[in-house]
Order: sequence, then C-alpha cells, then structure tokens
Amino acid sequence: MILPLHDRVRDRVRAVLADRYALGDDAGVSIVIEYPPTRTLGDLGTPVAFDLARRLRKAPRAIAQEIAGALGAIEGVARVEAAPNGYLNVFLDRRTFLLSRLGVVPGLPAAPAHTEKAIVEHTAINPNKAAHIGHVRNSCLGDTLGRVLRFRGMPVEIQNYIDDTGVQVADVVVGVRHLEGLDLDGIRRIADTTRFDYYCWDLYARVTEWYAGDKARLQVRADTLHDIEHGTDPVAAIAGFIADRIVRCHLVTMGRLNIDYDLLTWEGDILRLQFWARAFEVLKETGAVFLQTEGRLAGCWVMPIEDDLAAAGAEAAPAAPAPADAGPAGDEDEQREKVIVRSNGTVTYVGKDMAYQLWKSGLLGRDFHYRPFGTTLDGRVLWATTTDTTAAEAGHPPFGAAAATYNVIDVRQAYLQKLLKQALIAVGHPKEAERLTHFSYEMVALSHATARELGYAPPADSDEARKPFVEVSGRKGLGVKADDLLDRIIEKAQAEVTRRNAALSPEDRDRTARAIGVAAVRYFMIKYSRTKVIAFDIDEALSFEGESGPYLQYAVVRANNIFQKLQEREGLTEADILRSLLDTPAAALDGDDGDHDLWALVLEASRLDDVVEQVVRTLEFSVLAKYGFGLAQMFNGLYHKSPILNEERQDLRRWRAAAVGYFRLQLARVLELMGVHVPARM
RNA sequence: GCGUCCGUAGCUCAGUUGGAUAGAGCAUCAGCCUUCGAAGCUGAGGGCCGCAGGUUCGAGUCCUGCCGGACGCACCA
Repeated sequence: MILPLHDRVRDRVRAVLADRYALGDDAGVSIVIEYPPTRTLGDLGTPVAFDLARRLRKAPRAIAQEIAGALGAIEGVARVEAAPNGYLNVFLDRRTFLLSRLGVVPGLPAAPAHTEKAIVEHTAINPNKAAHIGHVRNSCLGDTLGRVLRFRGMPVEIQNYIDDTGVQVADVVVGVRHLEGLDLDGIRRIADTTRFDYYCWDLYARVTEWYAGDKARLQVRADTLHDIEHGTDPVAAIAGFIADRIVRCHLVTMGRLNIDYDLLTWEGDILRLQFWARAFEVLKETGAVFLQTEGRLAGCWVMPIEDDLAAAGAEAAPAAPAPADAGPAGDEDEQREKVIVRSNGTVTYVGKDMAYQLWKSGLLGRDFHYRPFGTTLDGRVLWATTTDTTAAEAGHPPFGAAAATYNVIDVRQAYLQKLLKQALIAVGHPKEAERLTHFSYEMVALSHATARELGYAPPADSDEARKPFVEVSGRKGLGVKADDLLDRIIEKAQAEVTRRNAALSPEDRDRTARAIGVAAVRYFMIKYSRTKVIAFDIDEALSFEGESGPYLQYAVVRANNIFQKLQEREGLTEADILRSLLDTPAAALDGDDGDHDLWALVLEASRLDDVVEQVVRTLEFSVLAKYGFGLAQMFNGLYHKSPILNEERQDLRRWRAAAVGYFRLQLARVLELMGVHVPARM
C-alpha cells in the first residue's frame, strides 16, 4: 500500500513550502503525487515546481532543486532528486518498503476506518422473467462497488429492489391465466418442473404479441394490475407466487457470479406499510409537491422541476420556481412539472421511489418488518421486507438509514434520479441529497454477429442494420440470458481445463471451470467505462486470451505454483524466505545491474490502495480492471525473464520470491474486489 | 427544441483532480516450449487523439462553436 507514503512526502513538501516560501495551507498550492514513467527517474514524483514557477518568478528546475535540498531525510525515502525538466522525484528505500509491505518489519499505520454506513442498491430486475446480459452489467458493477467500499473500511448494506406490483409481473399473470388458462396450482406445477424464469421469458414475449394483436386486450392487463394492487385473489396470489419464484431464480443466477445481497426490498411492502402515505405527508408539509388545479395536469399532485434539470443553467437561478398561484400564462406550460400522484389518486413510480429513498436516508420515520428469505453465499440470513409483524423480527440487523446511498441504475434513469435528489432537497435535506449518488452506466446491446447467432438479423436495408449494434428487447424476448451465457462460457472453460489437467477430479474441474467463467464475465463487464455502450459479442466475452479475467487468474496461479514447488522441492515456505531476507543484500531489488523490473513490480503492486481511492472517486471500475491487467502483465514479463526455482544466486531468488509473494497477494485482492476467485490450477 | 453521454491505431477500448516519449487487447507479420505451466513471452508495422478556435509554461484531458452518433425530457415502470 502506497498512500501513507504519498501523505508523508506531501506533508514534508508542504512544510518546506510554508517554511521557505511562506506558502501555507491557505496558499492554494496542491501537491499532486504521480508516478514517473520509469523507475530510473524515480518512484514518486510531483510537478509542484511548475505550479510555483510563476508565483515565485523562478525556473521550475531551480525551485525543484531548492525543495529537494530543503526536504531533509524522510523515513522510507532513499533520496529526492530535482529532474532537469523541473519534476521533483522521490526514490524509495526499496528494501524497507517491500519488507514492511510483507509484514516482516513494521510499516506505517493504516488509515482510520470509515464508520458511516453506505447502502448500495443494485440488480432490481423485474421479477417476471430470466435475467439477461444487461442485468449482469448492473449487478457486476453494483457488487464491485460494494466490495470496493468495504475495502476502504466502510460498512455496506446491499439491497435488491423487487418491483412486484408493476405491469411487468401483471403481464406474466395475464399470460398464465388468459393464454395458458392456468390457476395457482397449475402454475406451481410448472414452476416446480421447469426452468421457470425461462418459461416466463417466453410467456412474456407471447403476451406482448397478444396485446399487439388487439389493443382491447390491454384492458385485461389493467384489471390484473388493479387486482394485484388491491390484493384480490386469485390474481394477487398468482402474482405473488410468480414474483417469489422468479426472484429465487435471479438469486441463483447472481449467486453463480458471486453476487449476493443483504436485503430484498419489496415494492408491495412500501405500499402496504404506508411508506408512500407518510412520504406524501412530508412532501405536502414541506411544499415539495402541490395540487395542480388547472391546465392539462389539473387534479394531479406535482413537483416543480428545477430549472437546472430542464435547461442547464449554470447558475443557481435563485427562487426560480415560484409554483402554482401565478398560474403560467394559459396553455404555455413554462413551468415544468412532474406528476407524483395521478388525478385518479394512484402514485407514480417516482413517488414510490421517493418514499424508498427517504427510508434509505433515514428520513421517513418508519421501518419495514423483516423476514428471513434465504441464505447468503457466505451462509448468513438473507433478509426480505415484509408486512407481517409476526415474522421473525428478532435477530435482523438494522436496515436503512444510511449516511450515503448509491443507486446503481442505467443512464436512462438519470432524469428520474435527479428528480429524486431534488425531492430530498425540497423536503429540507440537502446533505442527504449530496450523498445520494446515481451510479449510472450505459446499456448493453448486441453485436451484429451475436444477434445473428441468436437468430435475430435485422433486415439488410433497415435502420437497425446500419447501427453499430443491435438493441436488446426484453419484450420481444431478444437478448442473451445470463444463465445461457454462463453455461456456454463455463462449458468452454471446462474443455480447456480438461485438456490441460487430465488428472484433475471431476469436482475440481467443475469448480475451476466455474471460477474461470465468472472471471471472464465479470472482467468483461468491468473493463469498459460505464459511460460506454457495450456491444456484447459472445465470442469476445468467451475469449480467455489477452486482456481478460482468466489472464489475471492465470498470473496468480503461476505465482502460487512457484511457492508450491519451492515447498515440494526444497521444503521452503514463504515465511522461511521472508525471514532469510533480513540479512540478505538487496542488490536484486535495488537494481545494481541497471535492471529495475523487480522493483517496478513491487511498487506497482503497492498501488492498490491508490487505485481503489481513484475508483471510488470516479466510480470507474475500468481503472481497477486495467490496473489488475497491467500488474499481471508485469509479472508475466518477469516470469519469463527472471526464474526463481532455477536461479543459483541465493539473494536473487529470495528477493524475487518476496516480490512475487507480494504481487500475488495484491493481485488476489484485486480479483477479490471483482468478485473473482483464484483456482488452485487452471 | 432542450439536456446528458460518446468520438483516440484496421476492430474493441485505456489514458489517473491538465504534466515527462499517446498506451493495451484483438487482428496482421516475425520469433520463443529439454529450463518455475505457451490461457504465456519478445519484437515489428499501424495515430491530423472528429473538426476549428481559445485558456495555459504545458491540452487526448479544461472552455466555446461546429460535425457525427447514442440516450433522455409521459397522469409507463
């Protein structure tokens, strides 16, 4: 870990600036710590002298030289140099650095842990059909976010929102009852004997077609929705059954990817427990919403939309809204408004979301009841909300009321998420709004090749054919199901594992193939910027070569093998080697022969904490993916160039082994952050 | 119309709060398995960083305009 050294260097430079140039903390000089492009130039560097050049009317190089001369000794630093171009470069004490990273000698104290809780909401798949590739992107990002926050010491609560009362579930209920003519027992038999999420996937597509055949049939949907909302059986019972079973399918699918949750929040409970009613009171009391009495929205409770939402006014435009009374001139609806409660008295999706968000931020003054729903991947109770007061209340951890909330939802929801934030401000909680983050990401589409493979080729002369990718459509049933993708990639991994490791037991082969498949899928989902549309190509995702999850795993497996062989052949453990380093000259690490690659690996491996900080700051996981890949690349280069087992010089092999030991520790951590396990062999 | 995002090598993409010679993977070509596992390594070719201005000691990165593309702006969720 490198950040404590950043801080130490930065503090010392700051002290020199204050001392020598009378530039205190209020002078606004930011001391940026970077990494010089090569290790011969230094290990850490700062361009601070460039910043000061104008202010001090001096050449950057001269300033850098002055600072370097005034710094004095810094613990853990071998020397500081002013580069000819004005950079101030820091060379670390390599031996001490590596030994302290490995715990052989005491290191710097760890940063204090965060204590505030964060809620991460992700997945939130409509419980009416199988998960597809787009959902996988959401869940992988959300799960990684949770892991990254926890890595920094923050308690995290992962929630999965279940929309069990919307039209999507209603549509499948319509299919069950009107297309299939089934009752609850009938659908239960099917659920018990088939891939139920796949069954519903197809049924849902058929219902969509059925509606298209005669618009009058939409009345059936409306009636079904009404029955679900009012708990009228048998419709409500069937809807409840479907949602429950599909959610369990989703949990299994996500579990295959090492993704799980602490709490399932059911939308139905938000309504039944009057969360909305309470939120509505708050919204009315604070004037955040008001009853529109005229115009086309007459009879609706609406929220005025802030200017900066509609038009990107850079300035705050104080007191712009001034709702209601004035009544904007006639039909010109200058003042834009968002309907929260429809004229028929029902609440919109945004309203429900506001109630949910108020609860998440601890501002609602109500709580759910909780029931055990299942078991998490690590054997804890997976909780779900409930209205049932007699359910097992005891023993559940406190839920909700987080200091920070992250909503992982695709970019198309940006507008609504912004409204949500605005609502928090409107009810008097700007701080909570500040700490509400919409973690947005772009869509997953299909490459033309993959769409063709799935039997969907847009007509050659159509607009679709000219686009760079083909859109996924859940309604038409067009898309790659998450489980199909996983099945295929694991099957392929298994063939590869079998070819390479004939002696492996079937169980080990299976486990290994699953680990590799997960790595391939999860790395693929992480390696692109979240602002980029992924044109999903099945062959590309299935590839295990080059920049891929398995490449990272393979590097760790190789490193593990070295230590295994050391143990087998010479009875040496990593601990033995580390102990022996205390009185071994560190020429190998110091690069006395002009080769700094071993040290470069150590320094790069230590950057994980710095990378994680950047990841959290930018919410950009491609940074983590690239870091892991680059680290693995450095190791692989060294692996071919600098042998350990076959190295005769004791000092060389020991320091190489120590560096590799640190490398595998750090890369394994990177993989863990991605939710990827390292198999014993592959 | 308004807003958000994207445009970097043949293809797919990185590029850290502006910094040192713009980097990977795939594809192509040439090499490397008797030496810790070749899911690997080494090397080569391939770039008006969409275009034009501006700010700066310094711009792929920030600002303005334009061009091209995606998405959003419902009494749908």
